[in-house]
Order: sequence, then structure tokens, then C-alpha cells
Amino acid sequence: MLAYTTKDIYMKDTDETKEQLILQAAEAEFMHKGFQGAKTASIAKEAGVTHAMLHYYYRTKENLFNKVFDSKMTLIANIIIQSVTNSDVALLERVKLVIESHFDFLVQNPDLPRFLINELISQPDKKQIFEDKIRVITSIVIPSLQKELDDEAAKGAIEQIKAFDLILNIVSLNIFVFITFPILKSLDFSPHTADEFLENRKRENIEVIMRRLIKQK
Amino acid sequence: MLAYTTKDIYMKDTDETKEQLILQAAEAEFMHKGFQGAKTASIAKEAGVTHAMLHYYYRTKENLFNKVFDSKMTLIANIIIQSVTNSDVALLERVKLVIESHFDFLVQNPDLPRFLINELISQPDKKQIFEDKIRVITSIVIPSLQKELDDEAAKGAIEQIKAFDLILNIVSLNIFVFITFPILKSLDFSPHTADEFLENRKRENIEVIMRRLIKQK
DNA sequence: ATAACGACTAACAGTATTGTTAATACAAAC
DNA sequence: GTTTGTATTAACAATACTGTTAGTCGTTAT
Repeated sequence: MLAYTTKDIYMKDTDETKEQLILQAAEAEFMHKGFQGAKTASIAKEAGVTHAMLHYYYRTKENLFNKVFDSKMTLIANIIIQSVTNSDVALLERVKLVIESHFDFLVQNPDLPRFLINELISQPDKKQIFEDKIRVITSIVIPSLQKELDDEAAKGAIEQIKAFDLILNIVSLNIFVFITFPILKSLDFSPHTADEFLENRKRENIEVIMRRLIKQK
Repeated sequence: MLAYTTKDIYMKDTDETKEQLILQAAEAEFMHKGFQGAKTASIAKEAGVTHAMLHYYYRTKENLFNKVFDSKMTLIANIIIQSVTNSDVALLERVKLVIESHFDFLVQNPDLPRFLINELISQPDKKQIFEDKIRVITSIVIPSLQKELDDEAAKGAIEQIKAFDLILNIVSLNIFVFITFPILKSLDFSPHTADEFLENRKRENIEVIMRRLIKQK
């Protein structure tokens, strides 16, 4: 048994192994075209390797897909954990921070929502993995958030709302922009750049959610 | 040249021609799986005909797809025209009616948004058709709505908002529920039925938009 | 009657796509 | 230096999918 291989020794730190190149190309292709639309030959070509190499390292298309899918699931889970941890600030301010960080996350990962939604719907067996990853939301965040919301509402500080509705409102407003971005872009809305458009949408989404929560005097 | 065919005379009114059965099966398959995911053999099987029949009547998969796609585009266009026509009621009430009718339309066509979004993104050449269909919105509805919103805001009756943002807010909140419905359903939110859940979401979406618009005293 | 036409099928053809395998090269271990 | 294991490729195999074709059957027009 060899303790290390040729490439462990001779690979420059700067360039990636073929195995990594394939995974990267697969990620791009799966994110854009989904499992069905992605072709292993196309992935191999994009990675600059023969398509036999793809099968050599990952054996099947499904295997390769699962690697990508799982990494995205982990990404989602980490973001959720992260967004829950700053529980020292006041409720309304915290909601605003969550909207912002969620939106900023989407700016960095614009294709992720459509990818996950489509794959979860076309491959229902994958839903269990998703449910497990976001269980922390359904079983911990929502109940505790609901209690906070109810307390604040009882004090007359905010309007009544179900935690699930609040979260769904935020996620809907934030994600929809990114799901439809290629379409919205082609409608050439005003003379704004894409960056300006996104900044404006982030502000608008915060505005909408805040006005939903603040108590009318 | 024959003026009429056998089936014109002998077909019972009650059952459909094979040509129609194929189109119906194609619609269901394309809506669920998209162009790539749909298989002509599967469509034929679902329609209860040999797959040669499918090619006999529609020649190519793309042809068949375009028939389905165009009919959905027309549907969208009609809904838009329809939702614009009741311009006699007051602005806020009219906005509420638009949200409701849009939501109710989605209840009747739950798969339509995901289908259109995915196909418009995976087949960018189709975007032109879409843009033509909704031109009435971008070129007529938005400018006139913007004027109304500005007038009301100047009077202090509502908060300032860009017409484009208002429409995007409504569409985001309404559509996202349906895009993710199969996923949300499996999260078994509360002991509500699907109908109750949707009724609640319609109310919540109206609430959110109204609170965004009404002026804080 | 028979020619023409629409509806229909089975069988085939062509290509795309995924996956395998036999063979080669080459460094590492002993 | 021979063996062993990894990396790599070209070529092949198997299947899936779209589309075509030749031919049958029944009805209609003349």
C-alpha cells in the first residue's frame, strides 16, 4: 500500500488535480442545467479531461451529482446555523440583519435556490436530506422565534405574525429575485446596473418586512 | 382533397382524438419535467398511443413543446389583460384585488410559474416571446401605475414606492409559495390542510403588501 | 370498383449518452 | 529490477431517445 501518490509530491500547490477540476466543472454544469440537463461528456470537456477520467474518479453521473448536491446542502446548513447565532441584538434589528445576510449570501450564490428547488422537486428522494439539514429551523428556530414574536406582540411592540409566515415572507422576497434574475435582466428595467438593482431590492425587501412587523400608531 | 375525415363524423363528442390526447399528455409531462426531462415515449405511453403517432401528428418533440409553451404564454397574457381591466375601483382596493386574483390563478395553475421560469432560463431564445406577451405591463401598466402611486404618495395617502418594486413584491410573495409547494408540504407545517395553508398565505401576502403601502400615522 | 387519403403500427435507423475495459505509462516499494 | 498501484486514454458496449419509413386497414370520392 502506497502512503502517498505521485501527484501528492509533484503537484504544484497552485493548480488543481484533475479530480478537483472535474468536480468544479460538474458543479458549474449541474447548477446551470440540473441533473437531467447536465451531460458527463460536457463536464469532462469543460474540465479539460477525457470523459473516461470522470468515470474513473466518480464512476457514475449520480455519484458526481451527489457530491455536488451534498456540498450545497452543507453550505445551506452552515448559513442557517450562522444566521441564528447572533441572538444578542433586539428582535427587529435581528430580523433586518437576517434579511441582509440572507440576501448577501444569495448574491454570492445566485444559482443555488433554483438548483435546490428543482432538484428537490424532480428527485423527491432527496427531500429527506434537505429536511434533516434544516430541521434546526423547524424544530428550534421557529418555536423560539414564535415565542419572541408573541411576547413582543403582547407588549404592543409589533404586529402579530406567525414565525413560519415571517420566514416564508423573507425567503420569498429574497429568493424570487435571484430565481428570475436572468429574465428580469432582459426586461431592462430602468437605466440601473445589476448591482444597483440588487441593492435596491435588498432595501425594498427589508422595508416590506419591517413595515409588516412594526405596530401602527 | 377531403373536406372532412373519418373521425370528424364518427368520433363521439365525449372522447378525445388521439391528437388531443397526445397534446394533453405532453402538457402534463412538460409541465412536470420540463423540455429536457420530458420523453416523447413517456408522453405517448401516457396518452395511450404508440410513440410513432406522436411524431405522425407533431413530427418533433420541439414542435409539440412549442404548442404547449405557446398556449401557456397566451394564458399568461390573458390573465394580465384581465387583471388590468378593473380600473374603476380605488388604488389600494385594486391592488388587493390583483393580489387575490393572481393568487387564485396560481391555485388553478400551480405548476405554471416553475415551468415558465425554468424554460425561459434554459431556452433563452424563448424570452423574446415572453417579453412580447408582457410588453403591455412594462410599457403601459407600469408607467400609469407609477403615476397613480406618485399622486397618492404626494397626497400623503400612501408611502412612496416604485411600481416595479410593488409588482415584484406581489409576484414574489404569491409565486414562491407555489414554486416550493411540494417541498413546503413535506415539512408538514402545523396541522393545517393544504387548502387552509394556501388561504392563510393569500391573507398574509395581502397583509404584507397593504402594510407596505399604507401611510404610518 | 378502384384510386386516394387519413389513421395507424412495427420495425428500423441514427444519434446521444452513460459507463466499461484493455492497454499504456510511470513512479514507488521491495 | 521486478512488482505494484495510480493515472490515463482510446476504443468499445449498452442503452435510451428521437425520428423515419414501409406498409396495412378502412373509408371516401369518382
